[in-house]
Amino acid sequence: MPELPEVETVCRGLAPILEGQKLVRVVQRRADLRFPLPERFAERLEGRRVLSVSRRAKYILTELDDAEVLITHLGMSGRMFIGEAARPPDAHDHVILETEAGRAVVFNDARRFGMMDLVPRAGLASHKLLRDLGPEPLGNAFDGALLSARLEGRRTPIKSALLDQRVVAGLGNIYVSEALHRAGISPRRSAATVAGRRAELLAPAIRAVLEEAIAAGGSTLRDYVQASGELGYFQHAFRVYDREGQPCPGCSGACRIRRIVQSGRSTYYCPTRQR
DNA sequence: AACAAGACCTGCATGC
DNA sequence: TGCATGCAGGTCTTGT
Repeated sequence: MPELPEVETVCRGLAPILEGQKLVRVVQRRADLRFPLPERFAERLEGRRVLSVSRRAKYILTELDDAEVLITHLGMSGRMFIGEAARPPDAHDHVILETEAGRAVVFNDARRFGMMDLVPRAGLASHKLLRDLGPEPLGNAFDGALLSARLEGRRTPIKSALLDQRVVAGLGNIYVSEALHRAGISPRRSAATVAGRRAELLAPAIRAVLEEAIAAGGSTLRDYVQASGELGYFQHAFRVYDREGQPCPGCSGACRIRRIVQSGRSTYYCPTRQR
């Protein structure tokens, strides 16, 4: 489920709980998520102090005091909860980190498309999961020219291109539809034809959509924590996503949001506004 | 090399 | 009610 804004909000919720804290106990309740967890995973984490929690694309990077980094991806259904260490475990609670302050961070993932790895800090950027990632859409360097260069020569629809994490890192199925709607670009248009002038519209649209979503999380959730203890998810109003047949908020007329399938995934758009 | 399709896994809504 | 079907906000792997 989570895309960049949700992962960012999870990170902001995790940071005050974990940063500076020693992990006094780590419980691993499954041998594998999407991939097998590393050997002696829990033992290697126990006794480590967390230096920082940050994000790259949709990955959560938890830097530890022994020059290692815990890489976490939430997949489609991964969720983080904070609570008391004694929280009764749910069937899909897979990893529990307990801090010296008595807080527990619970990684829960019903579908187990999520992943965790524990790797040396040196060479992190060349890790298999991270090395091919494209630019951060909220980074300073991300603009129309950079996006244009990434789209150059691609024949696939712009919708599919934006889902490719090598083009831009962090977008997912919801925010791609939202950004294309905001930019007035048809999701069916070949990516190559967006390179150039249209990329100058699309890059700021991507940035705005993501920033607004993060801001919504910040204003909705106190300390980025829900009453349930879950981190980082929040109600957010989408303009087109999952709104098939409803009026387009960008048009005054009778046009309706349409749903199509591209590369096996739903796309929502306004055929009038998006060309 | 680029692209589409298949695979992974569980839960939920829908319809018969 | 039970059961089948299709769908879900991701991404790695496989095949064309």
